Amino acid sequence: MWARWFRCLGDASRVLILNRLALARRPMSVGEIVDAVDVGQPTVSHHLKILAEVGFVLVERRANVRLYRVNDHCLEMFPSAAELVMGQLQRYAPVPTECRAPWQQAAPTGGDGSVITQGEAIG
Amino acid sequence: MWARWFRCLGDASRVLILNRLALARRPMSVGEIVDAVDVGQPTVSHHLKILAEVGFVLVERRANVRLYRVNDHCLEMFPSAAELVMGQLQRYAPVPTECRAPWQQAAPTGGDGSVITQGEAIG
DNA sequence: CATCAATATTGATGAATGTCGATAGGGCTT
DNA sequence: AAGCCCTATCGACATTCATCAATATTGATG
Repeated sequence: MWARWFRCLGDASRVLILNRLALARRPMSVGEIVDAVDVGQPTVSHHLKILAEVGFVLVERRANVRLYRVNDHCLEMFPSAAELVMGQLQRYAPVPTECRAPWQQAAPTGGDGSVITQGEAIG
Repeated sequence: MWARWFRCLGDASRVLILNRLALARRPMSVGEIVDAVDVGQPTVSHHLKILAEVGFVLVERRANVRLYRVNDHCLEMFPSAAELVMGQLQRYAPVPTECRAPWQQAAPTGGDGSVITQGEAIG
């Protein structure tokens, strides 16, 4: 789960897309993104799907066009994610609701709250 | 470069190793880590190598044993990394020296300091 | 209804990667 | 020196994944 979250940023094209999206500070259509990242349109769609599944971007369907934008609240998750992985933070610390993935909403499983189980680490 | 940094955390075994290492709060030998993560010793060595190359862990050779420990300063990099990717931070903001990867020491390449070029994103 | 534009999906392909067994290298101990 | 531990490296294998070309889908417009 954590690994999946990080692996989502482990691809150059996705980092690029995210950066372009953040710099634009406005929703962008797929076509605009395609023009900005030097890979084909199917590939961009593929990456956007992955980014959306993990929650890094949000989609809005408007007519023929699909507008993607960065989920700003995800920025706030990075310190928590880091400290959680590093075992220096209570688990399930409050984070913005929009940013909570399914596996973050589960109840604590016991322990001191910082041990990551094998199942939790796997994407 | 950024993608490589994140991809390093994009594997469940590596997240697990990092977590175990952080929880121990002391250097661990490879053997101890192997006992803690349910994959073979060669695989653990492989992952430790990757973690060390990116700078997440530090190594110390003591006699027969190799002691690995978390590079604590890397914790402080996460917020910067996130904001850089998201384009909301000046590039090359001061970070602890130990945590600087080669690509962080380069001089700014121009622009407003938040545009990630294709070359920079690639691992 | 036919057509066009924008986006998603499918299928295929080549590259990267995680894993293991086997082996090699280095440093103790007897 | 011989043997034993600990760790790294090598070779192989299966899997995942990024990418593209081609096609399907969806919505607007004539």
